[in-house]
Amino acid sequence: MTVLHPPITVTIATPARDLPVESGRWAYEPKLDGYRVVGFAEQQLLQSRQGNTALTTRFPEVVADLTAIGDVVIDGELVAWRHGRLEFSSLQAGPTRRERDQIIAVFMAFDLLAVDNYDLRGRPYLERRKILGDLLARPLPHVQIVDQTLDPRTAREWMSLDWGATGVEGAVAKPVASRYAPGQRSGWLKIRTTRTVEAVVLGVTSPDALVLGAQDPSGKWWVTGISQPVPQALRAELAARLRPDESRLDPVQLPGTAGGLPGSPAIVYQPVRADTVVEVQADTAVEHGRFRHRPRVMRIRDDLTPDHLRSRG
DNA sequence: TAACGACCCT
DNA sequence: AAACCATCGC
DNA sequence: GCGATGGTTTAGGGTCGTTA
Repeated sequence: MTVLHPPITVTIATPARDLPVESGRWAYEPKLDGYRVVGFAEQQLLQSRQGNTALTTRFPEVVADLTAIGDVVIDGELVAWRHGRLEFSSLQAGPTRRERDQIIAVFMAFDLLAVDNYDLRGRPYLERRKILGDLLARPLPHVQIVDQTLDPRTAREWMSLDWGATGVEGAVAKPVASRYAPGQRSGWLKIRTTRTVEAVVLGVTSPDALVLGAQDPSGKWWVTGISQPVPQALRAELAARLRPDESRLDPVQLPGTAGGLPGSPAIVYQPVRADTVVEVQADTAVEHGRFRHRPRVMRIRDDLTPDHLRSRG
């Protein structure tokens, strides 16, 4: 029986802008787009970041492979393969739809927290990782090990848009000698791959975020996402530029609710004239033509109009 | 069978 | 998941 | 005065069991 039982508090990586490169101090892993999961082999449980074990019954094939490894507690990212890439939304499919749509769930392991009676969380990262590599030397269909490197040049490659298109969101840097600690205390850093994109402002939500949109070649509009709250320094400039849309003076409702929770308020925004282009910084998580994470508004592009964007594609 | 709320993930 | 805010420890 | 920490708010996407 292991010394660890759910729920345990997982390590959280702190967001950072650039890869740290002090020689010899850091190891790097690709940041995969999925669910954070801790797998308890002996107890046959999958624990989520919030501490729930409800995922266990949704991924029986992962639990079965995990059990085959032995009495281990493994931290990692649960991902879904479809059409040759990782697809976050496919993780929400149940076993039946996974079968029908040829979705393969894989638990990508990146840390070893316990083996048998030994709690390894106090051991240095590289030592835990070495034992994990030995245990997973033979890949299983539904449990595999995440790539790792000590070379920052390899980590930089993971931060390309090409990798982003396959479901790699960037890189995670981990101090080689650090112990596994709850929350942000382990010193892990996550560096997301980002790019700047232009978007048309279609509206404003009640706090301070922008509804972003684009046009297809035929001129039809769609909502590409909602931004982070607009930075203070930009608010006055934006307010002076945006004009109400006279044909739609009433608030418009978007599909869904805040937090996706039933009973939560609907997402409502005030439409504006679609004549303002902003530059936003977005990460690689794009699905169904929408930004899955809210982009950051960087500046107004006075030099561009929606027509420029449409003709440029 | 459809609608609804409870609960799950980021 | 990020931003924001209150609070705590130094 | 400042950083770490923890809770709340704002944004999405789903499955599943019960009930009407």
